[in-house]
Amino acid sequence: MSVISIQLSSNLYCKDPQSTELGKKIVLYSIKLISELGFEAFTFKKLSVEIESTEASIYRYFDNKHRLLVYLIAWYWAWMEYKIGYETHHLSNPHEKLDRIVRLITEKKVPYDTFPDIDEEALNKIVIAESDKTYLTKRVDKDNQKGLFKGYKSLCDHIAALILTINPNFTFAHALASTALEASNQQVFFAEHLPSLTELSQLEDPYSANYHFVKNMIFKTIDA
Amino acid sequence: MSVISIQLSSNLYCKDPQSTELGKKIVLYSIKLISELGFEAFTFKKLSVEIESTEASIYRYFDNKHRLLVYLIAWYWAWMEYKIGYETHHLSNPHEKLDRIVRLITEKKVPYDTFPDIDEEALNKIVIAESDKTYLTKRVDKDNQKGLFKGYKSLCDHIAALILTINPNFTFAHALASTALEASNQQVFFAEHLPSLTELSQLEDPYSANYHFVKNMIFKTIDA
DNA sequence: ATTCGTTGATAGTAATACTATCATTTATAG
DNA sequence: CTATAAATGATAGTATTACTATCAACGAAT
Repeated sequence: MSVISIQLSSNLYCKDPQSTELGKKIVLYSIKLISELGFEAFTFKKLSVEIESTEASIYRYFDNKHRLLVYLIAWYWAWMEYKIGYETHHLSNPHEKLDRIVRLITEKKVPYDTFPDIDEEALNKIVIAESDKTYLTKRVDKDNQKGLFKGYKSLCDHIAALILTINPNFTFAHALASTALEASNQQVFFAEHLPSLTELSQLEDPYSANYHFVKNMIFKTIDA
Repeated sequence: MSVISIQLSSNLYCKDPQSTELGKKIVLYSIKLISELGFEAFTFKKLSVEIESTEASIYRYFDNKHRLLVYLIAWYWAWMEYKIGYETHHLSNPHEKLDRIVRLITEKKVPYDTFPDIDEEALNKIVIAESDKTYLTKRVDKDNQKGLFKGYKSLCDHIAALILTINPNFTFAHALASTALEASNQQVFFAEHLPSLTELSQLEDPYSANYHFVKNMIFKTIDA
């Protein structure tokens, strides 16, 4: 039983999957299936077989599989914001804060006891391989208006604000923040599948290398 | 009639679309349709109606729509390599070369007379919104083995080599190159659809702002 | 005049992405 | 403990997608 839970905007679902057993099962097994099959090959039919339910029941929670993906990604970023708050609130130095955030974002995600319903490692795999697909669609403007990307944008804001504390004259705080967030995930994907696009795979610990790469890029760029 | 043409690996198609009229029409109108409808809503059926041909005929050129997308993106990067070679070969200073490359990659693409069959502006829109989907699939390793991403990797290599000429001690030349390439396109997408993730949309000329952002990020990061 | 390569026409299939309806089970409140 | 509502299951059906297969027609080269 988890003491805390990640509360998400009701626009992210039809019926709150955290409110019922079936809902939790949908989330749990969709993470498993999407990380195994990839988003394209994932279907509500396959999920319904896996959880021994029906397509119709799943549609009561999510309009379609794209919405389910958006929900999972939103959950991930809300979780990251929570972790970041928890692990940086005691730090007063913005430089240190930013450093810690970069570490949290780039570090390898291991199963976490706080949320027994969520396999954080599999979810991180989904974020790495599928999260760009949440906004790379023709619906992006509508989805954005509904606030479906609020979590990601707020994290980006958070980082941009820190950047501006460190160097108030830096013009591209948000651009750099979003670039760093995207790169953190992209580089892990490249290291595994397109290794000639990155040095990460050649280095002892790719996750630590990623941390150093992103940290170095941010701090050098803002001239801190 | 174009004097030059972009030659692409035969693994990118079943039958070379540049070898016939129908093939050229497929490429021409797929660029139009994908940029209008987005890749998900694009189908060979719709394309066959548009070009007054049949699905079966299109399948003779490309195994499926994913392969067609990979072909278009490969064409784009081959075209960029060509432009970069053309516009930098006379420069001897690596610093200047890299600067020019960043400008070429970030500048607004306008219809170009060299390739009457290609709407470079629409193709650039596709690159911005869809190119990540070429590799964010479960087939990525197979596709990579077939050399389908060679063009992108070679451009990344090219940039990384320049970075290392400028600073031979920089550890993450390829990582920075791929990050810069990805960011160049991503920031344009954000500026249009998720403007709170970037400053580009607030500035006079977003393309020029993008150029300054990426250039600044690269040169500061490598400590030049 | 024949043959080859290209395209068109047509048909068909399994899977996908839903929507709708109604029965059944489960929870909850009076 | 029963009535009622909410949640789920069972079933069916549809339009579209992503193909595959076959054969005819047409034009260009030999």
